Amino acid sequence: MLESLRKRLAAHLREWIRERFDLALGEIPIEVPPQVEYGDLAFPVAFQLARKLRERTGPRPNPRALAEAIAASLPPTEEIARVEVAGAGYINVFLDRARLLLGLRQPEPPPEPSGEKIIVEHTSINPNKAAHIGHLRNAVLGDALVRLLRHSGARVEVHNYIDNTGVQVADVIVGFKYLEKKGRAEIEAIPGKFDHYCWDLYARVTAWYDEDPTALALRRQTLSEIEEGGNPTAELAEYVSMRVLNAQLDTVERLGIYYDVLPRESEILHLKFWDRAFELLKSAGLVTYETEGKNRGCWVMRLPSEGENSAPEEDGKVLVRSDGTVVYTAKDIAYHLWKLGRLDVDFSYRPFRRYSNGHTTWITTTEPTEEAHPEFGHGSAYLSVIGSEQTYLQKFVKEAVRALVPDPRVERSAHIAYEKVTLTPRACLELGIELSPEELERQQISMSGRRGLGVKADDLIAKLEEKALLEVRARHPELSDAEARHLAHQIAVGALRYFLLKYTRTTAIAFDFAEALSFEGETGPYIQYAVVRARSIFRKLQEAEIERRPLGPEHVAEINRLLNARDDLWTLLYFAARFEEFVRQACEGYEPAILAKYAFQLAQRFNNFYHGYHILSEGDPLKREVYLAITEAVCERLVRALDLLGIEVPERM
RNA sequence: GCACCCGUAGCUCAGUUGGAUAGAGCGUCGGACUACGAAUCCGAAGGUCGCAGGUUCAAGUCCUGCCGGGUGCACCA
Repeated sequence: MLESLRKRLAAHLREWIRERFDLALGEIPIEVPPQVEYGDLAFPVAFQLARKLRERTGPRPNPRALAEAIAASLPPTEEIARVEVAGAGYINVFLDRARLLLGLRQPEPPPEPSGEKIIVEHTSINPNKAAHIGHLRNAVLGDALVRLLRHSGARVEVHNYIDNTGVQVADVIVGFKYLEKKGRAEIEAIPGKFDHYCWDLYARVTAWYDEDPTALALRRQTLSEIEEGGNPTAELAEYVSMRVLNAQLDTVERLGIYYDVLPRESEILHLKFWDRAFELLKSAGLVTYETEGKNRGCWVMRLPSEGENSAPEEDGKVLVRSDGTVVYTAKDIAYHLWKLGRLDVDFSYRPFRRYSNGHTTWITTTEPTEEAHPEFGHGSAYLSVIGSEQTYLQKFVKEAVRALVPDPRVERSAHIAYEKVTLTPRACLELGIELSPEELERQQISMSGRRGLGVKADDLIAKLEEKALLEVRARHPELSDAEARHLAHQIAVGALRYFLLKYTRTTAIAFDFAEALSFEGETGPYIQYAVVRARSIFRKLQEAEIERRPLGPEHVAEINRLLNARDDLWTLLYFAARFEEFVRQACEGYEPAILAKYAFQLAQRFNNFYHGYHILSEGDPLKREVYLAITEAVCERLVRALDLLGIEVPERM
């Protein structure tokens, strides 16, 4: 309801200024004043207007006088108590506190379906090793975006791109075949977490290459066997990569993350996606065949020069190597063209995993299958959650797509870049990883799958669950083992997801065990706990059979007497009411951290209220009802915010 | 060398398209459990917003230069 009020006020001001001054302002900025004394909404529009008028007519009008005139133009409505002009020309709007409280109890209207289908690609871990916390940041970020977009009314299709033909997979195969000399049957018999096994093997293979560079020949040979297909090596690679993929999906399932479809690079290759994209690029004149220079024999794409003075010597990006094979960026261009339905080829699909919640994840295949599948692709836009180190390459991909898909869908598509999770030297020591003297000097150390250097996602989740279980058992010894574990799991996921989402995307997370394992302070469990306590008030209320006195419009004057005297109650209520505003900001900026911070602050303010007011023992029925209404409004928004972050609220904590 | 990201309290980070007195968490010190759950709350100490200019009624926020850190600039992905 606040969002619609803001829209109405902004529209009114724009219209009024347009009529009065014949001036078209773009966005009307709306602020929330820093102090409750300044009101609830502030319009600094008079400053902006004064400036525009000076530009046009010369003398600068007094912003204060303009503000007075603008303020007087606002039509009176039930929701607004009064309007004041303050300072040099702020227009401050004071809301009717009781009306807002009553209005908050109405459920928000569901967003209108936009009819758009947004394709979100995230996770995309090479299927040759276990996921580490850096991969988890990607998955958790992507999943939160999916939830936010769905909340705002979009249809979302979730992709997890599987690079099953790259060198990383080849490296593990080299490890099995030549380092361990294992046959297919032995590999299949490896027990336990297969992705963890491959994690170690991958690191050993990398170390082997360093020791004996001649072993690199095995990698080349293995890679070409995999790309060729139809031989035992390719079959082994298929087995290994799919088994690792399943293990990775087990890991993210622990966090409640699912995908609609798993497009595989092998199908991009075998189903001629690239051939088709290549034709389009060639006929659009975007790629050129180099006949001399260092890229001789390659097909190269150059970014369209942005100005006439850009360097003519740009190297461009090789898309097709001189041996005719295709680089990753080229395959990505083909994939993205397919996402927008621009390639007139399609994958075949088969179900890959069916989950107990009824969800089915499909995977691409070369052979058509009988089973009917949903329509994939043909998106209205795509979002790719990919590390910011790939920004340069993603620019090439977007430019290529932009040149071949001449419609606004490309402009709404984006590379969602995020910084990596790095390890502090202390975290490395705790992991038992040996560092070189110069690494010890550094503030942060990058995780590296090649070196086997990193915190495995499963291990961190296990540690969190273990710690949460101890806390739950200490507080609720009466619970069964299954119940206690369920609660511990929800708390662990809350801690982990919040930890990964509280940082903005541009911040490199310096991973620290103590911080990641904390359940106190700015953490997921802190917010969960606030909800659990709020809910227990309502449980106690029912048990005590206290008679309720429903609030209605007839109480407006009374409620206002209370709320106008108590700014602390009002600021809590008002902050809860601003939920949709923060959701919108998080959605528009693809920045779940905005919502995470909001949820924490709301929980913090609620805890403050909780300590200052004893609700159940309040003797005045009207006051008690107001306290309960505030608690309900806060609780409901906390639950929804957590849900958008992928965090559940435990029954007890 | 060029491009992108970052530099805010001892540490880790927020700071909404430029707005009114720069905020949290952790850590430190001191307090609050015979009332709705202490995974909580209250209080204190802690800041030349990397440096220097510029634009503006208004700059942590925008522009330029410099310093410091990260990432990328492959016929890897």
